[in-house]
Amino acid sequence: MQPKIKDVARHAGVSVTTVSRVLNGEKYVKDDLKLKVNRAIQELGYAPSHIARSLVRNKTNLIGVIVPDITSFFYATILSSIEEAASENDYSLLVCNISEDIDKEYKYLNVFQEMRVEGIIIMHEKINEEIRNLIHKMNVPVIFSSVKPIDQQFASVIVDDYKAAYDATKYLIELGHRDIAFIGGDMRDITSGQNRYSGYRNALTDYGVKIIYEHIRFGDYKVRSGYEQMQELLRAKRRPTAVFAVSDDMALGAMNCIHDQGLQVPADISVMGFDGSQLTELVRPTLTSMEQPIHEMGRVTMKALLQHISSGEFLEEDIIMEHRLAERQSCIKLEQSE
Amino acid sequence: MQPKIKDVARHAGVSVTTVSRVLNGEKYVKDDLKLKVNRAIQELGYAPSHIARSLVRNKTNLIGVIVPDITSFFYATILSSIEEAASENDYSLLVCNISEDIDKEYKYLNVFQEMRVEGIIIMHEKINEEIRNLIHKMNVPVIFSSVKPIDQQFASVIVDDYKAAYDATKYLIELGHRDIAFIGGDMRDITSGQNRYSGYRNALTDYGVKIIYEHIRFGDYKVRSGYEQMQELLRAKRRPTAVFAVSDDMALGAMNCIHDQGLQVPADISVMGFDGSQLTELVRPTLTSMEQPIHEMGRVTMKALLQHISSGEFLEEDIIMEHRLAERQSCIKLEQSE
DNA sequence: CTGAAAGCGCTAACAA
DNA sequence: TTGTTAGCGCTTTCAG
Repeated sequence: MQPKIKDVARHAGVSVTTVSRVLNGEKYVKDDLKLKVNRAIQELGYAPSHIARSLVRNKTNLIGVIVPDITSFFYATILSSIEEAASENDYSLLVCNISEDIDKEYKYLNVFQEMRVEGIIIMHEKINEEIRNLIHKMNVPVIFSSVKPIDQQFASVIVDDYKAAYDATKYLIELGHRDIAFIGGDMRDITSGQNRYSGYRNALTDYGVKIIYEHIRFGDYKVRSGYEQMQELLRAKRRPTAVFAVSDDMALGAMNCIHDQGLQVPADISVMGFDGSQLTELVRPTLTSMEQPIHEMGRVTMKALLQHISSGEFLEEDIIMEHRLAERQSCIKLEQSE
Repeated sequence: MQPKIKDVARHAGVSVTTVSRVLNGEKYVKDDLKLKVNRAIQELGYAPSHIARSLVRNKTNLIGVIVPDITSFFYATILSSIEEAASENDYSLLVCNISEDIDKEYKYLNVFQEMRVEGIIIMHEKINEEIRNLIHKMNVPVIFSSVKPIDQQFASVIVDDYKAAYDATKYLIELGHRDIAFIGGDMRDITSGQNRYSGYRNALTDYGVKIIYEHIRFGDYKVRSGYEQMQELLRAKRRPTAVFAVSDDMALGAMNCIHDQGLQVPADISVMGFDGSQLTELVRPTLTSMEQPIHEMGRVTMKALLQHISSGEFLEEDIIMEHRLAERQSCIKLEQSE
């Protein structure tokens, strides 16, 4: 169907080797031949087969990416940043979106192996034993982006979750809040769940604020769970004056819940998010958030992975990105009227 | 590096042909050999090279997808639906995210050709002459999803934009609104811009509502432009009582603008969106929207494309999906107090 | 039922 | 400078 190198060669009246040479920009091809070949390529609309090239070069220029949920601002943004960096380096992305379906992850890792991707980026935190084994057997550079599964020896590109949560909590304390509720993330599969929780607790402790267990709840990083956990928090005997949710999505859920209960953000309750996704600017009031540099993180991840691929040197250490508190409208100084 | 079929054959003490046979689930292989081969595959962690297979089978199981902006709920949702359908049919996706960068589209189409993708899905409306030509030369099944570029002969999966906009406008009229502003989309590159505008105008005309040109503005489907156009609308001599924006993103921008000006949605101004993205449920007030079945559209697109691929029959006609008005909080009946 | 060998489209020695 | 040829890892006749 598609023209092949042989067709081009015949059309130009040269050997396939010559065509291959001009294709690969080698010197040692006389200009007139080069011209003829290029004309033939044009006329035939020839595009070299990546398949055949990969086979002989043993190089696919393919990166496999596993995203937990492409419809979330957070992951979508990182993905687009990864794609950008990949494209600049002449790599293409094989994207797998595993919404809830952990089997799909396994299946796709197999596809990745068959496709001989040169590297894999995982943004998913749910890694089970089976998957861990497969990854190891695959013997392909792997890097995690924005997540760090527990008990696993691959590098991650992440922020210092402990410190970020600590700083966020500290900020609320400095705003005068003492009843600071916490909506955390999963404590099992992912280190950030634990680290953010520790950061929250230690900040309270360090500043002499009493920890109220009734004010501590855990969700799954998604909007709905933020909403649900907030409902619970509003049932507490003592209503919190501020809520720190460890994802912008959960923070939005919390804001919506507060709104739906007839209360005001931030007048009645301040809300702090985590991530710094687009959401923060899209909602009203705008959401104060402990931001991760998500636009950068994708690029950094890709860069580290390509580095690993070309050098062959394992990336042992995590790459820690800077977090930054972005003040917006959803958190205010606590009125002393209380 | 990776084990090859030859290694498996040696390990199992059979010929490569036999290994190939069990790999492809052919009968005519004795059970004991089959067992040996499978064991060898296990022990070596062998995965057949998709590259080599593609070369000989002349089939890649790859689909190229071009998305204008992966960080938008609308496109992300369709993409995830496409991915789902692809995965179910053992196809993988090569994803290109062209944020603003039209050259990237051209570049990626070339990559797609080199990769010998079996089909291409385009969700981008900005198709220039160069790109149109390339697509034709590539001689690969192409289908547009959710957009229909003007002057192009490929099929699209879309809603009836004219009727959808007509129905949305009619709904506002029936709510008692007479000053219904319109924030349209691009009128040049894409048919929906024009069709939605016509639908709006004709609904007004049919119901005897005067068209106020000061109340008609055009954006680019994104949040920011909705905000900006709303600012202009609020400067109009006569303030509209309702706004119909032809994307949820622009509707959100409009809502935010209204909010930031100290006005209330829907008390002061009703806002109607278009698309039915997740956004509609995430904002407060929740957004009434003329919904496209975006979860379905991806699947339908993929299905039609695979149909085209396997049958070889060109898909000539557009596939029209049902639109549906989803009533939420952002539009209310106009008080007669006016 | 099983295996030997040709060939998919390309690159890379090796010759000329 | 150019061309011949041997694979890359697999499937698929064609024989046995």
